[in-house]
Order: sequence, then structure tokens, then C-alpha cells
Amino acid sequence: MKKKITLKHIAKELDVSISTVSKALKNSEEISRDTKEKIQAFAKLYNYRPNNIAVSLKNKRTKNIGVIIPDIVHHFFATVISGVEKYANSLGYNVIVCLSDESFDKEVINMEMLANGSIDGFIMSLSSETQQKGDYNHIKEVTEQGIPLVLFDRVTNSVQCDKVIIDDQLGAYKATKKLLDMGKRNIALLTTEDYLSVGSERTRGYLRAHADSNIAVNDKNIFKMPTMEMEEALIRDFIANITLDALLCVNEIFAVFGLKVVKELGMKVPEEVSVIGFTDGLLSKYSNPSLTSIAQHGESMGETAAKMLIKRIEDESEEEEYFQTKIIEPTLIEREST
Amino acid sequence: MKKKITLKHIAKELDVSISTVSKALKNSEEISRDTKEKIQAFAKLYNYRPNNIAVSLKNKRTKNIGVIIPDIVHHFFATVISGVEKYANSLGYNVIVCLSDESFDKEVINMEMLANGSIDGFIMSLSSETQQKGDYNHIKEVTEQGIPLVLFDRVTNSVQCDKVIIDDQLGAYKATKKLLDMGKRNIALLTTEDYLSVGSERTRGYLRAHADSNIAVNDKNIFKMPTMEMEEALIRDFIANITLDALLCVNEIFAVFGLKVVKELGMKVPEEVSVIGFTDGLLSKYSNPSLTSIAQHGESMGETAAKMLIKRIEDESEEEEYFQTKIIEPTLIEREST
DNA sequence: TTGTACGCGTTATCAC
DNA sequence: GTGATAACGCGTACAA
Repeated sequence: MKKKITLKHIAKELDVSISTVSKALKNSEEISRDTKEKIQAFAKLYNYRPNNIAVSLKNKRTKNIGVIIPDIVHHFFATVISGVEKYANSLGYNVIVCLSDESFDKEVINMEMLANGSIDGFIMSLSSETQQKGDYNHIKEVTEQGIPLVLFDRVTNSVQCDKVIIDDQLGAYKATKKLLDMGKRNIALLTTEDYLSVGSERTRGYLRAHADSNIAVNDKNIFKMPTMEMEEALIRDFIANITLDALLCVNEIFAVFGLKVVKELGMKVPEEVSVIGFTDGLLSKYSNPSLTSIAQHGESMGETAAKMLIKRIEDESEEEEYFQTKIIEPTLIEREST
Repeated sequence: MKKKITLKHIAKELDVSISTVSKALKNSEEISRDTKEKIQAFAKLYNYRPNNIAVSLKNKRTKNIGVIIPDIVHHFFATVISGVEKYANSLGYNVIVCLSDESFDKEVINMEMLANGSIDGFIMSLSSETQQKGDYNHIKEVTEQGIPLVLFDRVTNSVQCDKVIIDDQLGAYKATKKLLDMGKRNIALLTTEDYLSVGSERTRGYLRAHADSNIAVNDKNIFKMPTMEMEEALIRDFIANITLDALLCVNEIFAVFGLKVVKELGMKVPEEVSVIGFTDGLLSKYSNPSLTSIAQHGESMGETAAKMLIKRIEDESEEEEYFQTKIIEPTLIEREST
């Protein structure tokens, strides 16, 4: 087992000082060609690499980005991670992923863990429990310490920081409008309780589309799921007890399951009932019939968030405190279900 | 902006030495009650937390685990991450995720980046390109440095280390046997080239099941995809040019798409053609009809891997070099497609 | 009971 | 051209 080699080892072996080695490896002009060559050859031979931890301690820069998301199994979050990863890696940053599991406590613990020097900045999406409680002190503490933060997707006005979101209202509006224009008049909406920022925005878009078309909304056609959890029975009940000619869902899991229920109840898709979901993931693409859906562009969201964060991290002039909110436009992907 | 507070600050503020502060915060017996109380109160007030980086440098322990996977969008890998995360976090470890994107080079770069002190150990699944090249030097270097490593799912015999896999051969065997027992005689197999360890194992299971039942295999019924990529045209061609009464696929994306093609070609599922896939993810669960599939238990795989790794990390007695391979038994989940 | 000194690995400054 | 020294923040053996 050959242990990791350090500057000290090289120095001793070659009988020079540590600082000489350090400079030589940086190709400093101060060092003679001979010495440099000797040291560089030796370092290459033993595959010397500076210890990241020591460098971090010295520079007060870790080159790590902390990403906290509620859940990794949802396709949307996975794509965001992927986007963050790509951009961050290209600039030499690592990505530390923590899952809050939709729990306030886990979110707090993870943030604290990372905030003590492990990372240079955060990218996060709030857990549903956090949004429900409306308690953002753990986040404020972090920003007050001067650690840059970018919130995405599930955000809040209570925290001053950079944000990346999609225009959820517009997404829902577009989808609803399309359905209305197709002549649908009984569009069921399967959304979440209002404390989830995205749920309430999407509900708003649905309502606005109706208002714009001067079409009344039947309250019975709207169902707000208590959490992001799939509760099949609730969805079954909802759909079975209304008459609908279209179904709009706030995520693709709800959508694909809703689609299934609709078919089981004997309605034809898309002939009798059209279905549209949010998140253009594999589920939408490969469901049967394939789902028309509102793409949230997770990868580009992740990339944008990473870009904003790294800019903040590397920007020395910590003067200006104006924060930006980037809004990504959702896209309607039409498939077989409409 | 209140900067992060250090022992030094506290010491200066309270006019004691740094070591006194350090000891007091650890509730050392050496320090008088008065001093301890004073220091602890002050620390709590200013929300003191030790700097992880400094502690890491000192202890040569980062409490970070590096996870390298080919891809995060595949449901299977996402569940593994989730399993690793849960177990690791419960013991105070962070998880650093890197994606190799099925690329050898990215895999090497990421490993090197993390190996220089950022993590205490690796959990990884080989990229397809790495398996194809059969070049494992970057991995051997890491293990030779004494960094613990656990390989999962896509593994190789060329590297000596702990491993967690599912019994892929058995999984395919079970599925094939079931189909044969149902009277199916033209079972198409949609797999990958043999260089992918899981693909070749699954193919083997398929063949063994036929042999055990004394049923000849028609070579035309086996198609090996060149990569893990979905290439819709290839799958279409394959299925259109054979006669089949069942379809077995090595992952759920292939399966759900295969299902679609079969239906488009006018065959009824499951009446005329049965379909079974690997990976019991959301796609399988919510496809239409829902897919019978072989569960790989990703979450428990992740948890097992994390458990093995952390044990290795925390085990001081680096004597014994016997490595384990944990084999998780796949489960056949029966749904509507068979 | 408290403080001094040292080391973890690196880098930057300054002295020779 | 080379080397000694200090510093990043923490913890601990040892000295006072």
C-alpha cells in the first residue's frame, strides 16, 4: 500500500526544502531549471497530487457545492442534479448532494453539516415541510454568514437570494388554454395544497386561463393533494366522482396514474378525455398513450443555478446585494394524450 | 454579515487561550466549571461550530463518501443514491455524488479529484466505457493508496474490493423460467453487448433457463444493444422482424418501449405477448399495462454498500484483506404484462 | 487549572 | 536560487 505522497516526502527524499518543492511544482521562475526538472520528474513518478483538504483550509475555498433537494427519485430533481453537475465539474467543482426527504429537520441538519466549511455555496429546493411551516431561519443564518445560496423551483419570498424557477403559472396557463381551445369545458385539476409554492402557482395559472376565456370553474373539478406523496386512493376517488373531459396534473406521476384511472373507468384517451402533466420525463414519454406535458427543463435549471452560484462564489466584490430571479419558460410538449 | 466564528475569536474575546476554549467546549475535566460555563455560553450565543475542513485535515478523516455512478436519471441509480444517503447521513457522513456519464475519462477525472483527500472512501458502479475498455488502473491506484472502495452493480473481477451485486443471472433465469412455464416458446431477449457485466449475466440466465427446460434457443430472438442508450429504431427493427410470444428486457426503459412497439404491431399484451423488464421503478409500475419486472432493490443495495464501506473506513485493523461480495436476491414482481 | 507548542499539508512572504 | 517562517483552524501532549 503506497500511501499518498506529500510535499514533505518529496523534500526529504530530494534533500531540498518544502517551499522549494512547492515552487518547483508551480513552475516558479525563482527555481533553477535543474532543480525544477528533478522535482517535477520525481513528483510525476510518484504521482503527486496536492491534498485538497489542506488547500481548502489555506484558501478558505473548498471547490465544493452543496445541493439539497427533497428527493432524488423524482425525475425532475435528478435532471437538475445532472445539470448542476455538468456545469460545476467543468469548472473543477464537486457536487455534494444531500436529500431532505421532504423533512424540515433533515434539511436543517444537512445545511448545518455542510455550512461548517464543507462547501462554498448552496443550491437548494425547499422541502415541503419547510414550506408548510414557513420557517426559514436555518437558511437565513447561512446567508447571513455570507455563504452564497441559490434557491430553485420551490422557493420563498422570505429569503433574499438568487433564485431559478420556471414560470409555473404560465405553464399551467398554457396547458389549460390549450385544453379550453380544444373545446374542453370540464378540465379537472389535480394539484397540491397551496403551501407548496409550485402547486399554488399552477393552480393560479389554471384559474387565470379560465377567467381569460370567460369560462366558469367548477370547484369540484379541483383537487388539492395534501402532500407530494402518491396516494392512489385519493386520486381514484377524485376522478371517479366528477365528470371530466380533460385532466391537468402538477407532476408526471400524478398524471400517469390519473391517466390509468381514467382508462380504467372506461373513458378513452385522448378521444374522450385529454391528459396533461408537468415534468417531461421518461414516464411521460413512454406512458401509453404517451403524455402531453409541460417541460420544466430541469437540466437547464440546474445549469443556470450552478452558473449563478459559482459567479457569486468567485465574485470578490461582495458589494452589490441585488439578487436575481431567473425565470425559465416552460414548454408544452404535445404527445398522444391530447 | 456575521462571519463564521473560530476558537481563536472566542479565546481573544474571553481572554483565555485557544486550547482552553477547545477543552472547555469538549467539557474536559481539566477546565474549571466557571470557565467552562462562560465559554460554553459564549459559544452557544455565537453559534460556534468547528470547521469541518480543519478537523478533516487534523484527523485525516473527512466524513465524506464519494459515489460515482454512470448516470442519475436511471431510476435504479437514483434509488441506490437514496439508500447510500440514508445510511451514511445517519452516521454523520456526507455523500459526494459524481456522474461519469458512461465516460471513461470523466470517471477517471472524478476519481482523481475526490481521491486527493476529499473523501474517506468510494462507492461506485463502472461506466460502460470503462467496462468496454477493461482498463481499471485508475481504480487500482485508489485501492493501492488504501482508500476503501465498494463496487456495486457493474463490477469487475479485475479489482479486488468489496462488492454488492444482485444475482443478475438468477433474475433473468427466474423471469425466463416463468415464461417458459407459461408455455411461451419464442421468448425474445433484449439485452446489451457482453462487455457490460450485467448484460452478459442476464443473457446467461436466459440461456440457462432454456437449457434446464430442454428448449432450444433461436439466436434470432436475442438482440444485444450496442450501448445502454435507447435507440428506438434498433428496437423497432428487432421486434418487427421476429415472431415472439414473450419479451424479456434488461432494463425498464427498454421494456416499456418494447411494450409500446409490440402493441403498435398489433399484438395484445399480455394475451399474445408477455413482457418482463429489469428494474422495478416508476416506469414499470405506471406503464400501461403495468410491467411485470425483476426488482433490483437499489435502495437496499445502496444501504448495503454504504454499510460495507463505512465499516471498512472505521475499521482500524487494516490487517485482513479478505473482500466480500454481497449478492442481493432479485425479486419477480408480477403485474399486468404477464 | 490553564497555557504553550506542535502538527496536519499547503502556500505566500520574506530573508539569505 | 533556495530556505525558513507564518498562517489557515483545530486538537492534544506536555509544561507551568
